[in-house]
Amino acid sequence: MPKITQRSDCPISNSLEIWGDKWSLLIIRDLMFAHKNTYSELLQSAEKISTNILAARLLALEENGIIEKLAHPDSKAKVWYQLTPKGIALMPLLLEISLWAEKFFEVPDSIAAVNEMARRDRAGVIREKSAELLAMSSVTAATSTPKIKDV
Amino acid sequence: MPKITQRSDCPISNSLEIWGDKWSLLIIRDLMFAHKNTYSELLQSAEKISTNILAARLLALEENGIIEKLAHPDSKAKVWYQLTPKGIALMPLLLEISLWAEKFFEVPDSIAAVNEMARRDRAGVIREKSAELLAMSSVTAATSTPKIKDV
DNA sequence: CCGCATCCCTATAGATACTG
DNA sequence: CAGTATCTATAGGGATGCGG
Repeated sequence: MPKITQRSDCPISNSLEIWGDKWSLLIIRDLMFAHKNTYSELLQSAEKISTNILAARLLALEENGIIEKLAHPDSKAKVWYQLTPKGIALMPLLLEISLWAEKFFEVPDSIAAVNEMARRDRAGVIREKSAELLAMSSVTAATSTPKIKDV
Repeated sequence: MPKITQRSDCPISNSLEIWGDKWSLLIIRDLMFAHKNTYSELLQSAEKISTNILAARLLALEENGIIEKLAHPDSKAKVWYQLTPKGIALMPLLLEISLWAEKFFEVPDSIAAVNEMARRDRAGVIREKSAELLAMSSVTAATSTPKIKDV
């Protein structure tokens, strides 16, 4: 049940309602490529997101089915965030952003290497990395974390 | 000369600094696919952008080299906005958004048709449509519209 | 410690009315 | 037509609190 308010029936508009801000895709990036899965790890990205914003975005992404909250497999005190299939499906989009940016900005060598792989075998990169994320997902089981429903 | 303040050297972050909000990509969409090229046309999209936001976004997009302001070929009173090659290069991204959205939202038939074309011959669709936009660009000549530089 | 919630304050987004 | 001016609402930064 998406929490977005539809401005129109345009798919681009509806997508932007979910992740069209300066932070959501960075959180998704960290969950997707940086092997970050806890709140404190997500707090420590280079862009220095503040804690209230991170909390707000995680909630919104969860309500829109992009991520899910699970019990951390190792620590009872921690929470495990991971992408849902809907979130993993954003991978082509993130790769496309990275490819676009590389044409007009300087990018770190590590990222340029991934871009080069994507240019060579785009479908393959997406398939493998998606499978990897899906495999990780199956290790943990969903908690009964209460979700805020529409009032 | 990009007006963005770099939060990091991540290409995704830097991209979001330019068009990571709820409106910029919709303006780009209208310039790219809806054959809109004037301020008043851009004002009339289904999502009902307000005039100050449109003005602010157009300025930011211009400062970041995504669009350019030209003299309208037909009317002295009008302004002609169009995508630069840098802006046209965002087309794969917009298509990818549309394809993602179609998996999870209902989309209008007209858009589903374009998506189907993109799935069948992605590179071809991008090549043809980009060429069309570039061809349109060459008809007009740049005005001497003063651009705001860094103070 | 971990994962937030809350408060305070500032900056930016956004709606509406108006103008050269 | 193509924007400003004005005002209000929300986003966001930073510090701190607080239950588990």
